[in-house]
Amino acid sequence: MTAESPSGKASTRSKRADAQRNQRAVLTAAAEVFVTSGVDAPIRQIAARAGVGMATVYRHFPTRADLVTAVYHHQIEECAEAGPSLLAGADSPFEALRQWVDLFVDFLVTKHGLADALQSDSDRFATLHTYFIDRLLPVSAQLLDAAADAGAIKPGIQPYELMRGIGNLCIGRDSDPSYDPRRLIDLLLEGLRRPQSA
Amino acid sequence: MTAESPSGKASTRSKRADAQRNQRAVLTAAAEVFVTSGVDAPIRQIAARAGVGMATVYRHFPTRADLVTAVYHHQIEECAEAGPSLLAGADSPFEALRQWVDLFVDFLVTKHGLADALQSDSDRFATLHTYFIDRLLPVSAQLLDAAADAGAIKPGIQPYELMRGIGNLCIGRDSDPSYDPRRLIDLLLEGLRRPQSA
DNA sequence: TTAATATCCGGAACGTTGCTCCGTTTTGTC
DNA sequence: GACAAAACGGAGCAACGTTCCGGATATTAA
Repeated sequence: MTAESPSGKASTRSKRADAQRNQRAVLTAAAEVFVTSGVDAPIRQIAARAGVGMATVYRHFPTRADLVTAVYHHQIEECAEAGPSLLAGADSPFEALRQWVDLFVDFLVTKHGLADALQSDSDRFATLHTYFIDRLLPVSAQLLDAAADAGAIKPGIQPYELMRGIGNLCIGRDSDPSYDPRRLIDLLLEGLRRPQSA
Repeated sequence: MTAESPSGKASTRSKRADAQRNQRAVLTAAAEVFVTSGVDAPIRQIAARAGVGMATVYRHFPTRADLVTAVYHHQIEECAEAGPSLLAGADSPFEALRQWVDLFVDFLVTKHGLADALQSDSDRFATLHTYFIDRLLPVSAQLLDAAADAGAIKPGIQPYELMRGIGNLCIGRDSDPSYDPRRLIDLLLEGLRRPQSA
């Protein structure tokens, strides 16, 4: 993303200055509101905090998923990029898989309602779901393949299933502090493991 | 004002006849609507189908969870009662656990949005969650204990975790036909299993 | 049967939220 | 400064949850 200065119409037709300013204000406000009210917070609230009208929010981010995606874009990328480097650095492919899953869970669990939104049956978050899949599924596939090649896990598990399962298990952690998704996810990974004997 | 039963009708003395009639109509309508629109269907829709006003629905079932609970009461009971009998009839405690989990998943998966509602972070369904826990958690605890006593599973897994995990994994199956929670739940159970060697 | 009253009913009404529409304002350019 | 395009803001509409209250109904007493 090249940040071109308003002076001089550079490569691409840049947006108007006020539009850019507002877009950033909305993004900042959304990030703040998401922390306190979750990704389901009313658009009105975000608009108010950003000091803009609701239409401005919708203009820059047509769907809620677009807004959420924009807010967390960076962290999703980080998670995606962590896959290959973990694979290169870990003691075993399975260990890399485990570590990556841990990263992914960390990400989901620290964003209020994000896991919930990801699997929401409403299609309000469809594009968010799609983005997650597009970006992270190949990473998980690579990790799974590596582990399978090393004979560490049973074959047959689909990357989508793994992502889905992890996402699902992270749902609702916000409202129930006694629930720790990690324990179950560990069990899931354990179930994935190929018995050393066989 | 006396709650004592005077003379006359024996069984149902408390409510007026029309109230009973309406309550049943609401229950029937809700059951029908849930099938097509899920447990999140608008109260208005249920009221309309029952041919009553909205206040009547709220009068008989103050919260949505009460309505859902009433509709599925029977099936929840069946699921609860299946636990001990499966334990008595199965080849092993672990097999009983597996079969019971299968029953539970069947139940969740065939009710649109029920799994979603169960773990919903909103407290609109809090009492439903409570009812499930009250009724089914002891059953799963019994099954887990039996399996643990037989040395078939690792110790340390909490019944609540199992219920929660299964419920979570069933979320969103409605909107994604390519997602089969059973495969992941099988993995979970597999991960629970104690290695035969150790 | 009729009258009295506790009970119950229905839908209007209010608050919240998602999303759109359109008159107005701002910005960039000449 | 003038002009057109771009962007803005909030009123407005629809859907939903939930409550309120005047009116209808069932039950009991006389």
